[in-house]
Amino acid sequence: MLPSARKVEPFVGKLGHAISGELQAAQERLLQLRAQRQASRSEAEGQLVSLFAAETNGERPFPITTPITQLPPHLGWESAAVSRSLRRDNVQQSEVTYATAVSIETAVSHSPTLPKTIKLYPDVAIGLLRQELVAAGRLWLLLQVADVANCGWIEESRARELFTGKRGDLRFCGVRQLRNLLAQGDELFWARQNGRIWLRSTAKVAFALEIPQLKLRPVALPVAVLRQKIGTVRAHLYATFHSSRTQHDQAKKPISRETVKKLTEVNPRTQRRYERKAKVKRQAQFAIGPAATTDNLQARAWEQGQATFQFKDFNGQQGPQGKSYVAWQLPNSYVGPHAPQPKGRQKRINQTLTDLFMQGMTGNGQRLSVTRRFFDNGRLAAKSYLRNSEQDHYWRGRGNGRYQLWQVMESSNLS
DNA sequence: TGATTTCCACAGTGGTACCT
DNA sequence: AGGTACCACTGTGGAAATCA
Repeated sequence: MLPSARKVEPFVGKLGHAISGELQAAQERLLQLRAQRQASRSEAEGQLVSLFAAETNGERPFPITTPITQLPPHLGWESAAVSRSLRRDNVQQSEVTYATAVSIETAVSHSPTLPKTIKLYPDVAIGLLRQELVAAGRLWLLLQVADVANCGWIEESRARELFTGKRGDLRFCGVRQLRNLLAQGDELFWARQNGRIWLRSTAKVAFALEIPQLKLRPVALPVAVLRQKIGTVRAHLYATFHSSRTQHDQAKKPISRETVKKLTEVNPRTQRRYERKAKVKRQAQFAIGPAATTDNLQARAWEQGQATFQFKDFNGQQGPQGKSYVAWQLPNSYVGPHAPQPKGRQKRINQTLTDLFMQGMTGNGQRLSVTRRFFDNGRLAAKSYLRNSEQDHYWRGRGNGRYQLWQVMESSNLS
């Protein structure tokens, strides 16, 4: 167990005082609802995004298309098509199961089904990994899923049915383990009061996880993933980092394993394991330098150690066919398996976070400066190069499916 | 100042069984 | 419900060999 995991404890104590009780919680929730309502229109549009085809290696595949999530139940269900498709997906689920959960502000006729995905902020996901709170954190996420009515609490009995019951739609553990988890995450992820589990807000949880700000945009995590083995859950939590960074297939910026490690505290060795499990796509990148003369090769080799090799241009991508160039491998770029989500309440959560950290006086938001090395075109690269010629600058060149070639503007260290 | 794989060894934990 | 013990499995890092 890492020492950092233990640090969570004192925070829990502070939490109670830092926030003025249920009032603020309630208010927050109202704001959330309002914000969601506003965001919902745009959300509904960008929802259907492909996940990589799930292979059948014994793991449950998750749905290729992700139906609408996170919508307040009183929106959108007028659409017959949507409702129908949702129902079809979930035949067994009767309204009986949810009869208890429905009733906030607007008269909701019924809440249709559990969402198929959940909005997750990668910063939070990484925080869970870092603090070794994945087991309890997963329950927190599933509780959010179960809270269809978005009222902020779940009946404990219902939770037990859903999560442990034979027919439970979100079954993922036994009764016993559920108790353990509930005890484990008490006060941090939720608070229990007369038979109800009151969910803590994202902001408060982020605070407890020592996350100063949510920087990455949220992604859609399939609920099905949350019901799989803890290792798979871990892998996906990690993968949200990459999913969040891949906006369009254009902007696949390379990032080195070392940088990923700095940002996530996941070691390269583990990164690969997670990526395999969560089906993060990787693409190798190569820099193409000058023609492969002995001098050039030596100069580069001197600078980079063993990393250089000769690239033979069979296809004539760079110039005459068959010509050789000095080449070296660059950091990979990645495409995560999760659909990006609108930022939604992110700004507001960050405001709350700032407040919380101010009150707690624990603002040790050490920022990692990562200087940029990769650019979409030569103009931008040159511009940056003028400011800092200490390091190589790369800009996007040709590429085929398997890898991407980059043009290089070599650092002035290289004589 | 790249990436990948495989093999090995170890510690810690998730989840359960069996108690009271 | 909760305490405790137990075990298989998971997560992890190092090293070495190799690739492009």
